[in-house]
Amino acid sequence: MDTQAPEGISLAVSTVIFALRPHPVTGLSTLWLPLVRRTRDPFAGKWALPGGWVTPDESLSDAAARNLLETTALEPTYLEQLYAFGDVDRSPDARVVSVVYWALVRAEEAERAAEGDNVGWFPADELPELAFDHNAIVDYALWRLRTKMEYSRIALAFLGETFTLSELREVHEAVLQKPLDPANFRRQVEGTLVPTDHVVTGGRHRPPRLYRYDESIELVHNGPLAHA
Amino acid sequence: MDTQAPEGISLAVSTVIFALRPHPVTGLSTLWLPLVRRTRDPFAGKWALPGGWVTPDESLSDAAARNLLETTALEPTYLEQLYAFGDVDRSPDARVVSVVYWALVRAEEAERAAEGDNVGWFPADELPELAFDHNAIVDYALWRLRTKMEYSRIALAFLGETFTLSELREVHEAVLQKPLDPANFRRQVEGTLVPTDHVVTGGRHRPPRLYRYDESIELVHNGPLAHA
DNA sequence: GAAATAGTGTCTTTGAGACAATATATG
DNA sequence: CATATATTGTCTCAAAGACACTATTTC
Repeated sequence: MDTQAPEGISLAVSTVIFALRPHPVTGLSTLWLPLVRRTRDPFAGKWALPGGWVTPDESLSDAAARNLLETTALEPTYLEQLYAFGDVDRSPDARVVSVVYWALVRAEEAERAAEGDNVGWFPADELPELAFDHNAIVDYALWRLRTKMEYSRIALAFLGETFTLSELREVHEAVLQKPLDPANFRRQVEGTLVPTDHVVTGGRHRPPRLYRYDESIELVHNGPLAHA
Repeated sequence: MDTQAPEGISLAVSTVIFALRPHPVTGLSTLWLPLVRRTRDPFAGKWALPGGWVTPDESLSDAAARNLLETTALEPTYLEQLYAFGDVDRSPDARVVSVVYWALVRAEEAERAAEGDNVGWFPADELPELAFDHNAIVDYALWRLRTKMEYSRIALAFLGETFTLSELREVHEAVLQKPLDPANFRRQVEGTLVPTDHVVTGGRHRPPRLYRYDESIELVHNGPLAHA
């Protein structure tokens, strides 16, 4: 390995941010993500993933978190590296390697997100044609989220401090796009949660118990990579 | 996202290469990996993962494959991106982001690998202190390999065109470091393999059948990322 | 035939999933 | 009490694992 690194490659970070919102047609809870409208070429006018350059004094995950805050004003509850995309021709007239992260934000957090001319929210499965290779990147992020939902406790990142089992189940149903049996779902997750002394009254039915997540069990198992 | 990317960050690729060889003490098949001795500072004299800079005209995976061939003369049967490491202080006096790949090579291929003053093979679980954050990187690669071995057919990348079920089982045992029941193992993999008409004679026991891997089933499920 | 591994059969346990039944709130 | 969801109970099925048993080669 030579001492001199060749010039000519720019390093960027982008983030695929997921939040749950009601679908405009069906009303069911579904995955949405915020996109940023590009103001310059290439792909001026097109929607793209929020992102930016990495500065020399910040780590990759710091750069992702900073960009995310600057462009969408969002602070995610979960942030994980997705993949480094580095095909030669993925950006016209430039060589850009993008380290892409994916993030989950709570519904409340997503509410107060900046939405203006330059930021828009879209259902994750009904995206327009995006700039660069960003459609493919979102597809991969969706696959990772759905895969991980089946074997980890990542769903909790969409919820607040306490929640009912119905709320947790609805998160799973929204992400996996299929109904889950309430009885069986309960048994699968019950051991990983801590029941509180509170229930939610007000519905015209038996009030559900509130649960808290067990901090002694980590959300995801990323092996020796404890951080992000 | 600004038009100008800040300078000052170098982009490198490194690869964690795994091969199976007999353990020098126990004689059992175990994981080994080739390391390169550094000839310059920082960490001159230390062992490090093979790697180098990414040039503007090659993709990340191309860069990984090229570097691997140049430094160790190896051509892997499997190559997958592991993670992008980008902490600010991971390289002294420089800012280097490394996109790390991991690779599997067959025993025969590993045989003819360059081994000299600058390349050495080590048992994966008994490494010396490496340059940079490479010990942590190897730990993560080992975790990924072992995790993936349990739910994919990645073990086949260690073997040739045809193989016996014992050979396949030995690969699993070597990587997972635990004995597996031959009868149960057979049932788990049988459906994903194609039996040939040949058996291996010569041992002082019933000759085992040779199998071929079923090309219609992909080695690993990486979702929308078909390539590497 | 003895030894050694290949390969088959079977039993137990575990977890997922389908679905019935009971519990407890509101209106 | 009707309704709606919460919660519990039970049955079936499939996969994993332990382990006994049979098969076929070489020496």
